[in-house]
Amino acid sequence: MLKFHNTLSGQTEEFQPLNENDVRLYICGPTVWSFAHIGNFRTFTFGDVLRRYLKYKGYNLTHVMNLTDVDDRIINEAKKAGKTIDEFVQPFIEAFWEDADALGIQRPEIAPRATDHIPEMIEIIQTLLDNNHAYASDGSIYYRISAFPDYGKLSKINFKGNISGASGRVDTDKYDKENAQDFALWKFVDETEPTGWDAPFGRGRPGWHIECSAMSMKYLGETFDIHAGGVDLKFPHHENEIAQSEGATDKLFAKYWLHSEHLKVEGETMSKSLGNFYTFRDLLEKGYSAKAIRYLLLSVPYHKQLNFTFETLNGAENTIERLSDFRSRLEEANLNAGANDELKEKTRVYLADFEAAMDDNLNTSVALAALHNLVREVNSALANEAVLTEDRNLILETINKIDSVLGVFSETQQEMLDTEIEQLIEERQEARRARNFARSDEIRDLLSERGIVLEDTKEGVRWKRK
RNA sequence: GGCGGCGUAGCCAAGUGGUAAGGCAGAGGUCUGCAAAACCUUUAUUCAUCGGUUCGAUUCCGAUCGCCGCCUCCA
Repeated sequence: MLKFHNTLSGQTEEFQPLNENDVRLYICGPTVWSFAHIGNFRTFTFGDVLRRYLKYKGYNLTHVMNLTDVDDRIINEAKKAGKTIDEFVQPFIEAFWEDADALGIQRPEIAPRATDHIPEMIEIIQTLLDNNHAYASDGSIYYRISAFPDYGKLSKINFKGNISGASGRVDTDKYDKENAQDFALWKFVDETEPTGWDAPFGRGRPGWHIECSAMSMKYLGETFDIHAGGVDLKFPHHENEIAQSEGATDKLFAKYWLHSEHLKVEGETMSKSLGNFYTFRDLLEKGYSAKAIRYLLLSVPYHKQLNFTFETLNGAENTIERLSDFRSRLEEANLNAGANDELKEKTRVYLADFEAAMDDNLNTSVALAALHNLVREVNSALANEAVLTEDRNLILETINKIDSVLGVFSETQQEMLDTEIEQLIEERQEARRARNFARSDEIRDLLSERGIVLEDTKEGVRWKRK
């Protein structure tokens, strides 16, 4: 039974889709103004595992992830660069998908861009104006929080008595708003500014929150199953989405809200000023693999803070190598025909462990432990020649099932070696048979220089790339 | 000022009212001509500290110390 911790209720609840076997999922995507960092990718990797596990469970999934391609930062940066929004944003969109692909993050069914949905936003804003949930002030349109009594139901923020003590964080003087918490739906834009759209209520550009209301409801309907994103979006972004959407439709917006926690780097908040800020691309440049980064991001359940350290990342490199070595060794092994019932049964148990862990609010730590337990069990059996042909099929099938969710195995090495290298390996074997160890060691070193590691096993030589 | 989370072996960490998953590193072993690689075994009488509840607490309650986050743009 799949359970999620639902921020909306504050409880861990059994997951029950609104509509039988269909699941509609919305995840807040990136703001494409620069390269995404590893913290962003913790959230997107969580979203990917959520997506993959829902599919694993057999649900018919529609997953929408937006791209925010208009906000203050983008407008300013584009202006500075002398580019249109489109020109400025395009390379970062491409980079984002490239990074996501490398991390094994599956593409959502629909990935809409905010600037393609301005009419939908205008429509919602007009509805909110018509039903008194919004008002115009100084050309801009604001949401009237006092018209939405449920405001705060997601973040559970008590607005009485906390802001005033927040030491000047909110400047209560400069507003043209009825209430300090009212937020902009539409920001007035002068004719001289290039980035603006005409609306019945004046030329302007959308506020940050309205885009997600518009795109989620357009593709998923007024009420959908799951809305996910990073914790920092809980307030105000998600709270405001609820206010806008439910204010406009008078229907429940999303049934389940899932929030992923942030990561820390070496125990500290990741920030540019601390010098511990890394984009995904920074880590690739340092020589780390995307698989290891994915593994590390999955090693802690999404709802807990993860401490990202380079010691652990190095460890993750070793771990994923062990996993992939394991699979290719199992694929290649010469096995006796038959089945080992005990091993079969254990394999089933480990798969059940995996599913139970994932059912439990996507506990990827425990899910990975189940995988490792299976690997160790099979390795031992392999050493004792206790794995038989029929077991292999079941085990590989199980591994592939698990990996369809976790995505931590590397592709099986299919490449063929140069004939020159093959000949060298063969020559070394002959030298060893002739006990000419000087020559065989020479060849070993030569291959090592070329990045080939040899493994002398009982069954013969295996090789792999360093 | 208001609110939430965390503190478990060298590192990353899971977890539960009944005596500590998993990974990495370390140690030992198997294999090997020697290595390497690979594999196996092993590593916390103890879960920040101090009290309390309980037959029993790492797990519940209270206090203390430390860390992180939200209340503002932010994955």
